[in-house]
Amino acid sequence: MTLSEENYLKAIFNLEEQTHKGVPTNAIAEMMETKASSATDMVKRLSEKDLLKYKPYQGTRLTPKGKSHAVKVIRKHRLWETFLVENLDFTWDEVHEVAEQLEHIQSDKLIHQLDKFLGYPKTDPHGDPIPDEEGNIAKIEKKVLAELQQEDEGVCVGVDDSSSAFLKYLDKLDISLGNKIKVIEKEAFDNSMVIQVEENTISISSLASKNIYVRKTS
Amino acid sequence: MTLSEENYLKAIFNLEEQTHKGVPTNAIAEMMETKASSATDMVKRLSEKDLLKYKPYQGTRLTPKGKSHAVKVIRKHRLWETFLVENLDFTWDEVHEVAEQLEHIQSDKLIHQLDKFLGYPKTDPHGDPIPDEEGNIAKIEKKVLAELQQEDEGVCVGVDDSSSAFLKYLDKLDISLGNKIKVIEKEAFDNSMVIQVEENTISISSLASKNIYVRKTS
DNA sequence: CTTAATTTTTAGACAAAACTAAAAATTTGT
DNA sequence: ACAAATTTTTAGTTTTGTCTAAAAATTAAG
Repeated sequence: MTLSEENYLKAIFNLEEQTHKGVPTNAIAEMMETKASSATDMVKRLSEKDLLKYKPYQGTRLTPKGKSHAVKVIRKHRLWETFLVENLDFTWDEVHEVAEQLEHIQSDKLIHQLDKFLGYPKTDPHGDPIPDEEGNIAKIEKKVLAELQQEDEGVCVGVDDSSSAFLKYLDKLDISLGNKIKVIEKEAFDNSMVIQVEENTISISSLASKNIYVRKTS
Repeated sequence: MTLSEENYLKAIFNLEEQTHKGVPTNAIAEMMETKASSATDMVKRLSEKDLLKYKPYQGTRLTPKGKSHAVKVIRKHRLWETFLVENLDFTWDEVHEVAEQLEHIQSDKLIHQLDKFLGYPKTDPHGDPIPDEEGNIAKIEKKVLAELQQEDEGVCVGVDDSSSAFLKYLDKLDISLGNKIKVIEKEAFDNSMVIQVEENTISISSLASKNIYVRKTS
């Protein structure tokens, strides 16, 4: 399994997770930042290795074999991200590109021991679940921030509205993926909230809190 | 800098260290377990990138630029080996092939932080010095155990033959890095030795004692 | 339902890194 | 010194993964 093949597999896995439909060639090409012709070539190759099923013009779906391999790569990626943040003082926005490299290291013992070293973490620094050795991925019930009650805590795991305006607004409030969020106060009148994001205490509108996903941690 | 280029650079560096002469194409090919024609091709490419000087039939020598790059790879290799043994319970003989992969990860921050995490170790698990951030490699005055005289004492700092078979043999004798070793008796007849390793007194052959490095302490 | 727009595939090329087979240069033996 | 052995280089192919340009299939629009 080459590096490139693994990256395609991972991309296709993620796309299939989102739509639960056959993944169009164009979508793969876009995710891989390459051309559709290259994606076609790769899909053919992966198909010959029984890692996915593919019919021209009908999109592709991973076979169990392909899925299992993709999940292994994701497991490695998330364990490495955890190591980088927990032990090497990386911040959430720095880990990705290094983990993209580390996820391709081949050694079962390495990843088993790393998992042990980290204390068998359930989620990575972004709140995403870390698949176990058998490839099982825990479903994390992400909720919209608006649903949390006073005193509840969670980790920011994503946004619903991903418009530039909204993301810029979040940047300004210093809310980003992986941030710990605690509900200090909930205003019944207009559903606005006072929340604590890492160190800062801020107030956000109902509209905003409906567009932020969190994984509850307490 | 591709993975393959880095591996050639490292191989050439090691060969040049051994002989301090221009490295023949055949020697490179042998070390890389490839054919001479492939080595010629690569040497030409590295030469165009100013990483080495090369004149047909005269052997190659790394330029300062090439040497500096090779040393960085060696630094990464040895830091990772240290991490694997110290933190992930790898044994001497298991680290090499994983470190061969990890040494190619590109991230200055990663390696700086890893060094810090490990407490700025001076040597790797085989007793070889870890180059510092500027590329300086400490000279370690290590002797082969076979050179010690009766009553001499030393600390095990490495091995010459790092084959899995030899390392396993050492494990069985409970000889490992950092162990205190004292020469109890030297047999002139076959150059075998009776030595005391920490608590245990054992006998080892001439062949074995020639492959163990020690730092003399008395 | 036929034309237009879009998506996907094919065909042909290229670069990296390897190989085989053979030619050329160098070194060695007598 | 000159033939033989060795080392090194060329030349031509192969594989992986990419690209561009163009053809083919599918979908959408009037």
